Formats: sequence, C-alpha cells, structure tokens
Amino acid sequence: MRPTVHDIAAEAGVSLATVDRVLNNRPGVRGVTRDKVERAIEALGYVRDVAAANLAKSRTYPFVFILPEGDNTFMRGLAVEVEAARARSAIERTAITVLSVPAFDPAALAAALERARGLAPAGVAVVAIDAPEVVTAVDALREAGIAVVTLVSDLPGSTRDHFAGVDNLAAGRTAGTLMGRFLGGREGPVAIVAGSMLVRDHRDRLDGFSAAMAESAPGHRLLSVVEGHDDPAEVERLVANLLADHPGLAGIYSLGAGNRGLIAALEASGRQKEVCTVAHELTPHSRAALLSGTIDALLNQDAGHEVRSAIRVLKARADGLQVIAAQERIRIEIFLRDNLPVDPA
Amino acid sequence: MRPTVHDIAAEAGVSLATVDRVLNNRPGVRGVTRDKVERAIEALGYVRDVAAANLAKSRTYPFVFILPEGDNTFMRGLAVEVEAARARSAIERTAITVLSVPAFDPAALAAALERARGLAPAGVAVVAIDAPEVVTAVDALREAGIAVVTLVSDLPGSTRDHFAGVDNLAAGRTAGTLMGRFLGGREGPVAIVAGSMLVRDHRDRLDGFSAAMAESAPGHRLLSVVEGHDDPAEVERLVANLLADHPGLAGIYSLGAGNRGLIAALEASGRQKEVCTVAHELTPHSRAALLSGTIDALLNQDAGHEVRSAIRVLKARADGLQVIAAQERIRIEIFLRDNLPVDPA
DNA sequence: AGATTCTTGATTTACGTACATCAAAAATTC
DNA sequence: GAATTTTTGATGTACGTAAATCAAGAATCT
Repeated sequence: MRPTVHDIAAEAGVSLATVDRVLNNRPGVRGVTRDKVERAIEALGYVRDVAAANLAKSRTYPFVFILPEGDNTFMRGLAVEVEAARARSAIERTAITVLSVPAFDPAALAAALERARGLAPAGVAVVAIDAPEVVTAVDALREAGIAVVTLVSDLPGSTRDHFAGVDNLAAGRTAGTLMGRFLGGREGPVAIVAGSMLVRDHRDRLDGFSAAMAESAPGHRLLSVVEGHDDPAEVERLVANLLADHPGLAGIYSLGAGNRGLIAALEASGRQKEVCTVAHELTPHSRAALLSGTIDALLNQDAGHEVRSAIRVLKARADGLQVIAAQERIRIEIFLRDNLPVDPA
Repeated sequence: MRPTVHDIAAEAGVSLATVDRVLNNRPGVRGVTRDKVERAIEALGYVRDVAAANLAKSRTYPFVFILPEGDNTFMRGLAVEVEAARARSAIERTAITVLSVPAFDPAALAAALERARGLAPAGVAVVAIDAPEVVTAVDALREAGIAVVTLVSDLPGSTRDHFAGVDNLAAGRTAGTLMGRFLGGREGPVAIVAGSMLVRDHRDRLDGFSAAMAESAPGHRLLSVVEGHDDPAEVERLVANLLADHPGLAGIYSLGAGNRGLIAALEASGRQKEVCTVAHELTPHSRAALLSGTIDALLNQDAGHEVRSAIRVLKARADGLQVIAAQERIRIEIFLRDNLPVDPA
C-alpha cells in the first residue's frame, strides 16, 4: 500500500496538521520540523495522490484561448480541438473561453490579449504574431500573474512561459532535405509559397528550408517567396502564376496553409507529377493530394497534441509546478502516401 | 458547477442509493425507476468524477509484461519504459510484474504466458511471436478473463484484445518509398536485413518494403533477405559479407534491430555515403549514424507511447470500458538528420 | 519571570463516489 | 388479504487530501 499523509505523520513523529503545513508550504513550521517531515516523505517515498488532492480542492482552471479567424483548414482544425477540450472541461476541471481575432492583424491580437486579461483567467494560450504590441500585451498578462503559452507560432521576445508547437526551423530543414533528395539532381527552380512573413513559424520554416536545400541540392535556384496569407483563393492565383512564369519549375514548397488553392492550381496545370511538392498540415484536401501524387510529402503538426499540451502546461504553471520539457515537445510528423493514418485527421 | 450524484437523485426524485444502483449496474431497480434516473443523468449532463470514483474504490490493476531478453537497444529501451511505468505504479494504481523470456523462442514465450496466468493479473502485455503454441497460450489467458495486449509485434490469429504497435506493413512501405526516391534511378541491388521471419512485424515490414520499392523504383533488384536475429554482432558479420559480395550495392534496408552492427560494418567499409541506408528505431547509435550520414532515414516507433498505450487499453478492458481506437493508434515516426529530437531518446 | 510571539497538535468538515446495511414501502404471488 | 418477494430509502463509513479552528506547548524578548 502506498504511504499516505498519516504514515508521514507517524514516521516523522508529528501531527497531521504539521505534515499538511509542510506539504502545502503553509507558514508556521520550524526549520528542524520541516526537515524531519521532509526526511519522512523521502524515506517512505510518499507521492501526493493528485486525484484526492484535486477532489479536496475542487479546483477549476479558467483558461482563455485566442485563435485566428480565416478560411484555412488547419486553423479550423485547431479550433475544433479547442472545442473538444472544452467538451472535456467537466472532467478536466477547466473552463475554457475562446476568443477569435482576424488573422495576421497584430493590433487586433493585442486588443484580444487585453480583453483576455480582463477575464482574469489562470492562463492564456495564443497563436502569436511576432510584433512589438503583441509582446507588450503578453508581458502585461504575465505581470498580472497569468500564465501564457504560445500556440503553433511563437513569440521569442516575450516572457511567455512556454511554446506549444513544433520547431519550425527543423520543419523547414526537413522539408528542404526531402525536396533536395527527391529532386535528385533534377534541374529547374524551386518556388516557395508562404502565408505571411509576419508570423514567426513561417519565417523559421523558410530559413530552415533554404539552409537544407543549400546542403542537399547545392546550387539549386530558389525563387523568391510569395505570400498567400493562408487564403486558398489567393494561393491558387499565386501558384497558377508561378507555373505559368516558370515552365521548367522543378518543385514547390508550401510552408503555410491554403493548400486547397495549391492543389487546385497544380492539378489545373496538369504538371502535378513533374513538380515535386512538399507542403504542411494534413487535411482532407492535402491527404487526397498526397494519395493521388500531387503532393509528394507532407509535414504535419498534430493540433490535438498541441492543444492538450498547452492545457497541461497552463495547469502546471497555474499550480506553480515544473513541466517535463521533453514530454511537451511536439513532434514534426512526416507523411508519405504510405504512412497516412487511416482516419482523415 | 458540474452535477453530482446528489443532483441526479433530486432531479429524478429518488434516493442516493437508487442512483448508485443505476450508475453501477447493481440489481434491485425497476425498469421505470432506472429510466427515470437515466433521464435525469441525461438532462443534467452528469459525468462520473473518475478521480473521486477511483479514490473511493482504491482500485489497483495488477498487470504482467512479457518482454524478450537480448542485447539490442530497442528492446532494452522498451524495458526501460516498462520500468518507468512501474515507477508510476503508485500514482497510476497499477502493479506491474515483468517477465523476461529468451528472444525468438515460441516455446519459452508460451511457458511465460502460462506462468503469467498463474499470477492472476487483470491484464497481460506481450511482445508476441507468431506461432501456434503462443496463440493457444494467449487464448487461454483470455478465457480466464484476463485482458491481453500484444506489444510491438502482433498475433493476428489470436483473441488478443488489442495491438499496441505500429502498422508494420505501412512502415515497410514507407521505407520502400523513401529508398526508391532517394536512389532516384541509381543502379545497383538493394539488400534487406531482418531480425527473424518468425515475428510478425518483420514479415510485414518486408512485404511492405518490397511492394513500395516495386512501385517507386520499378525493376530494381532486391537481394534475398538475411536474418541477423536482432544481434549486433551477427548483423555486423552479415552486412560485411553483403558489402564484400556486392561492390555495386546501392542500398540497405535494415528492418530489425542490431543497428550497431550495421553501422559498424558500413563505416568499416568506407562506403557509408554511397550506400543509401534506411533503418528502424532511434537509439543513440542510430541517431549518431543519422547525423553523420551513414544512415539516410530512420523509422521509429516510440516505445514509451506503446507502453503507456498498452496500459491504458488494459485498464479500460479491465473496467469493461471501450477504448477510442484512433487515440491508441501508434504513429510511425520518420527521422531525417534535420528533425531529430534534441534529447537522445 | 512574565508577556509575547511562534510553532505544533487535535479535531472537524469537505470534496464526489463506492459500497454495505437495515428498515420501510411497494409490488407480486398464492 | 395475508405472505412473500422485490424495490426503494435512509444512513453511515471509507478513500486521501485540503483547509480551517482552537487550544496547548515551546521559544524568544524584555
């Protein structure tokens, strides 16, 4: 049987109340006594029964999630995952409020962060935009004692507690190596389509891709980046233009969202088999394109993992506990047509 | 505030005891009354507080894990993860016993399964060998009311409850596509090194690899499979022979364990850069080889995920609950040198 | 030494559920 | 309609921790 607080009290020769004071950092315990209790805890290998503790505290965690609006499937999927987390609120003792803001609009995001502060939550999760006013708003939250986790896109200049997302530099590098090796010495320029250079994750992916391409396919020409703002219609227009302007186009790296447009433009051109295409995020559209051969490789971040990780970290921070960094690292998933999960995720 | 059993009793106009009888399927409730209570549960959206329930039950789950002995890093890593789960026993209310058996020995495995039955656990997790006597032993466990989960390697002919491992056919296909595309039309035969055709996972990987190679690099010659029994020393000997016998060797697919030997032989030959190598399982050795370029791509199954998933499934089965299949699907991870996790896992 | 502050003990209630017991009420059988 | 069985109610204890209260003891200061 695992030891309880009673066992500690007996072992240390103190009362239950004193054990409680030590365990919960309450004042009124002499250093000597505290040591005695801590030695008993150590000796018995006591671990607090979290379930019982939560039951006794009947604690709930009010959190705010700030997500961008927009038509792209990835962000909508993220919203779905947050909704799923909301549905688990009762059982997880969370109370989640969702705020929607226009995409790629730093001022609107900063305003939403202010609004979140007014709700006095225990923590905030936000898809960040890398802009000074956003940094200021995040730091204000932190100073108000509210935990902040950036989601999907990071804000390195701020005092945010944690980033729940993938290493986008590594993701870009991975895409670059795959592209370089899949091209295998083939000639022709490679195009890059981004969402916006305003968000950190897209900038990082671009840097990583360029570096890895330079290593795995030295001398290969990269066209200058075009920005599609994660909007399928805009992406379709841009890619159609690229295909028209560069008859010898060898590859396309789509590092943002809006893959529906990318796929439509490629398939309209009839050149989907000769253009090596690497894209991000597994959606029903990109999944179908991978199976049909229009897309050659897909990098993915699991939105569900990210949301659940963000909540775990926010909870831990709210309780003043450490998180195990390694456990909260979000993996970059690579999908070829052969290893797609069965359910369209 | 979320509703409790008291709220249901009030809503349904019955006593607490009756609600308890309904919730826990105890006898002595009329159909009409049962309906009334169930309607109240529905109306209030009651969800049982699992933490409180477990606390009240002070339930523990005795489980047995059966793992193969042997010198290869993957299985040792699996054992470490099981040990880690054992360390969490107190907090997870499990009591885990580990049985070690000689690798690739169906008779010994069947005997261990018999022994496990004698321990009368709630569930058994086993790295299976695809043999009739093992099927018989697993089925005997199931008939004794003990849940069985196969781990890493499956046993499709048996009545096991669940398989906690990757889709090895898909893993083999993925390796085949990567190999085919990385070779990019280069000539020369491709060698395949397996552990043993006795275990299901190796057979599946081989089938998948052959099929995908035929598609992505049609007409490429595959040498016949050699078996290294997941033993580094034996694998080293075999690979050295392969390299000597085939000066034009273009690629090696190592679908089992014992990568230390593979790497040693490749590097001793000095041909590690010209031979495209795809292997399985991320270990400190394979990680270093991926970074140095000796290995070109690595497929991985996260042993920690598999062990934790196996425990979740066993618990659910012991409680007679459903598992969400999608949630327990173990992903095939693909690592290139660019997306390696920071910690040597 | 006496007053004051700090430290500790003893005890109680609460969290939400599980489970057992005994008595009372209702339904069923003869 | 009495006897029997089935169903329901009332109540209490337990799980392990949190948190509060009040009294008693020890240490510190003057």
